[in-house]
Amino acid sequence: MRILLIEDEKELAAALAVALSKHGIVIDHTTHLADAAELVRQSDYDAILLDRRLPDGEGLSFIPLLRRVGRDAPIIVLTARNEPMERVEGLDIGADDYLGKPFLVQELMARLRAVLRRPAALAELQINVGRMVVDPLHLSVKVDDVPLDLPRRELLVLSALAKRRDKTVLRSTLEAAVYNYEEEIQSNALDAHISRLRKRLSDAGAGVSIHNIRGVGYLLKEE
Amino acid sequence: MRILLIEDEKELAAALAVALSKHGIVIDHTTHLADAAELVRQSDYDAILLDRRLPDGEGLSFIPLLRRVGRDAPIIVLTARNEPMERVEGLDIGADDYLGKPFLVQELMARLRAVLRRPAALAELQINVGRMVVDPLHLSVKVDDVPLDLPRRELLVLSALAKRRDKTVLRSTLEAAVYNYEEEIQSNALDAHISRLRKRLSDAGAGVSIHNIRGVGYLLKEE
DNA sequence: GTCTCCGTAATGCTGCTGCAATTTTTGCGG
DNA sequence: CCGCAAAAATTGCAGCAGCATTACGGAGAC
Repeated sequence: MRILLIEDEKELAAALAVALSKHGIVIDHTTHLADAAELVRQSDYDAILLDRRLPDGEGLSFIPLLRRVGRDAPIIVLTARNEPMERVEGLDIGADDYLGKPFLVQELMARLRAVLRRPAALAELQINVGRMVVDPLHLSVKVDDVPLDLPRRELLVLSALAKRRDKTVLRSTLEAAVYNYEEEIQSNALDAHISRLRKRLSDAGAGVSIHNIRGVGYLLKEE
Repeated sequence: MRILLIEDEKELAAALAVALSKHGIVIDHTTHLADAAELVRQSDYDAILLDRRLPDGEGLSFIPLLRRVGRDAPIIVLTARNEPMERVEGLDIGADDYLGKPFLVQELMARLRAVLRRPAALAELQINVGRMVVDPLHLSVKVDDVPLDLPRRELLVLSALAKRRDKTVLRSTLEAAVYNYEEEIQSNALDAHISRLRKRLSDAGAGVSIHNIRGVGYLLKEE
């Protein structure tokens, strides 16, 4: 669990960091909106705790900014500005919850849990071929719902093929999917991977086959 | 938009009905939990407003009941019982928000909107794998219903794995789940955690195993 | 103090992976 | 239909990257 805390009161921040870390939460802390924007670009947080009064502006202004970048982590506003109408303002600008200072850490935790129970709907890209399901994002392959673990390079080849199922994938495309610039290859390493991959897939009864298009590349399809 | 209001104060209920209807919300109102259970069976509400003190019992008890039937409509508790620890209790039993009486209708509306913005599906509160139950939000693990206490970092690793059971979890994802920027790690700390975790799980007879996908990451599955 | 957690590093080992040699397949021209 | 050359498939092998395990010591909790 990874949380971004945007809060300029150092003591409160430190106390929260300690308290939340006991609950197994990893906190990144910053005091300025500008830094927060940068941090958010770099990693994907499970939740964001946001103060309103910050050295470089009103915390709430961060919310639309965040959403516009496509981040949907839940946001809890922590602030001394706790009049009912201020709460309405915060919630309507897009906060998921609003908690007035001072507060019990226990209540913050409970509100965090409440907000985290509802997962960000992330587009799950899964490719079904034959009896096989390939998930290139999670780098996982299942056959008949049982996980199949493949060596890294074979996994890369397979997922490159699966992304373009029933279409020819150029040999050069496959090489690019498996090797980066530094590691040039000399021999028929790719062919070898294909060969071993075929064997593993057929052993597992994946219900797919890898065809070769002579001089061009390969193609994955159901058998 | 259709909402179920479970509230025994007639005047408040009537006022709410009027207020919300101006926002185009349809309210079904009942004063008893028993009736509420019946109503929920019949229609699918977008949200539920729940009082705690009700003629036939504690309102909170309705929440697990509802979830068990597979309804995931967001629930906002409206109540005069507004001590911090009472709020914690309500949220942790599964409410999505908790609003003390008296309140402004505007704030209720704002909280409703906040809650309705969130994706509909509820995350699994608890993950069952093998003989083990993992609760990533509370960070607790049980084997055959007896609590198993694990060191914090091992717990974090385990819950990151459990959230994606049967899927590969990237090494980098695991690292991010356990460490923040300040605490970079140099060595094979993660490997060591995995190793110790394996031992503890097997000692406890958890009925799961952690597989390694060479060059990619790890994967938790039943054995 | 005593205990557990946790990062580090040393050790041993597994099996991935690149290579090359050999065999098989494919497409083409005679 | 056959023969040939180029492309692809297969497989053994050796090197080594990545992983598992464990011991040790520091740090912090109680």
